[in-house]
Amino acid sequence: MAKTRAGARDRAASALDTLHFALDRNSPVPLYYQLAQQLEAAIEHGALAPGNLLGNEIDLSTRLGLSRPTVRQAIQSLVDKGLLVRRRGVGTQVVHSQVKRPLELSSLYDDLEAAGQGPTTRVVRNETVPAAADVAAALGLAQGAEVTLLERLRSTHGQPVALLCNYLPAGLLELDTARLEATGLYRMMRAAGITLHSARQTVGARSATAEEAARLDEKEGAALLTMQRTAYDDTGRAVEYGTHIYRASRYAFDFQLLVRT
Amino acid sequence: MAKTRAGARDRAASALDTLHFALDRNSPVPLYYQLAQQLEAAIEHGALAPGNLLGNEIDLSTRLGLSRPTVRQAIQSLVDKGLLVRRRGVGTQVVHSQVKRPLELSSLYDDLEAAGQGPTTRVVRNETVPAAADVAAALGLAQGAEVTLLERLRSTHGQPVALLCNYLPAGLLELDTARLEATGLYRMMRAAGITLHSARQTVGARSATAEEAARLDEKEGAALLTMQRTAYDDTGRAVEYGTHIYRASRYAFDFQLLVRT
DNA sequence: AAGTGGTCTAGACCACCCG
DNA sequence: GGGTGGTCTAGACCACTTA
Repeated sequence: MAKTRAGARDRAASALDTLHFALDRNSPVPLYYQLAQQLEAAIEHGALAPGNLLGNEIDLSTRLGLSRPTVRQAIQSLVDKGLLVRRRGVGTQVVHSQVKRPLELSSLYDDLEAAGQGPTTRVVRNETVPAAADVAAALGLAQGAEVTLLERLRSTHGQPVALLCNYLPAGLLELDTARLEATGLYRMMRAAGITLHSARQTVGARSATAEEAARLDEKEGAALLTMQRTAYDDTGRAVEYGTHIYRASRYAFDFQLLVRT
Repeated sequence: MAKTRAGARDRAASALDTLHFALDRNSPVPLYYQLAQQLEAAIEHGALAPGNLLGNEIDLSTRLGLSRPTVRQAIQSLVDKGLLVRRRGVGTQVVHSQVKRPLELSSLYDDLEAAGQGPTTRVVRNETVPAAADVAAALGLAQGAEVTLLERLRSTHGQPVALLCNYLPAGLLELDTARLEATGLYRMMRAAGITLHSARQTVGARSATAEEAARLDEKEGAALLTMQRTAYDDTGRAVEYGTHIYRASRYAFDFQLLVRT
């Protein structure tokens, strides 16, 4: 009974039929990326509801004037983000709610996005010191080599949340204290041309020592979250090592993970 | 000065030249996947050392008798895994050590791989109960709906490490206690045809209550790691909610993350 | 049997990096 | 300017799901 425009095959209606996408072939932005962004936006604001089928890739590609591989590339990027699910013989569906907005790995995300309105960061120490054994091992340097020591106190709403202690190979980066407090460490590294590639983190817990308690406004023996991280750039060079402590009463790591199949 | 076989262009030697790959076109395993596996193995055992260039994709594809997109698909999968880095105008390199063996997100990994030699798991409770408010909210059920409550004590070397408390929608799965102890929860879910898609985790810390301390062989007030997780299948349905506590003195979450560019 | 995604091919042109 | 990866096309056949 469905009325379809001439030449269109009779098929189940797809929510995509009513959407139109604006693809600019003169843009430097790749076509697959333009499509992916617009699909993501449509999912984001509900034009494509959870469970909706996207309609088959062939139709979609002819309607958009793209080749199928290009459309597939766009869809695949959203599958990788966890927004879509493909089933052979069935179709491609918008994933059922919940998952959206895959909060990035916190802590790193936190650092990357620092300098938002909420949290403020005060640089307590910013100096060059010889590397202790653990620092040297983590950064792949000789013991005693010069490293930049960075100690920062992060607060929200005027209350301390975390004490961040970072080590970087000396000379890797110009670490201006004022810019650090305004911009965040990772953004400065990115601006300096360092492309982060991977990081390794260990999250644990222990009781606060008297000194830690005093600095974080906690009681001695209070539970603290601890995190150690070594970050590498895309050449495999260790560019940062950090040992951080968080007030467990005011902070938790919250993250989403996708199960690779 | 380099002697090359007839017809080969004169170019920088690639470590790949001396390797040969066995591709079986009759195998049900996709060609790109066969190639990816063999490349990964070569990196793994050092035939391709960190920093080595892979040589350009065109040569590689002709040498292997594959099309360039197929070779690209293989390489891309290893880039996604963090084993290779591509640079336009330069080439594709093996990432400099360190990173290898991207330990999966622990905890989930831990559960997935449970039933290894080390850890043993004892099921303490396995029964059907009405869902409390927080459990109902996490699983997307009505309050009071029937859920399966699973309580397990995990130990290594005869020492308790964690107390795991899981809730699943009733009837989702046959949860035989003996199999649970031998196989692990996630493996049983997979065997039952449930394909995990994503999970959301929160990791925090707090001090042990007297009861928790007694069950985990800790002192009251000792620091504990806490983890809550909700897992979803690929239809977006919540299939598991868990609140877990770990002895901080014997356990830490250790994971690696790749920075998406 | 029909429809879907999964894989694969053989080309093409462009943007970027380097010497 | 020469080499690299990045993008894109227009087909093809296969495997799986559903009815």
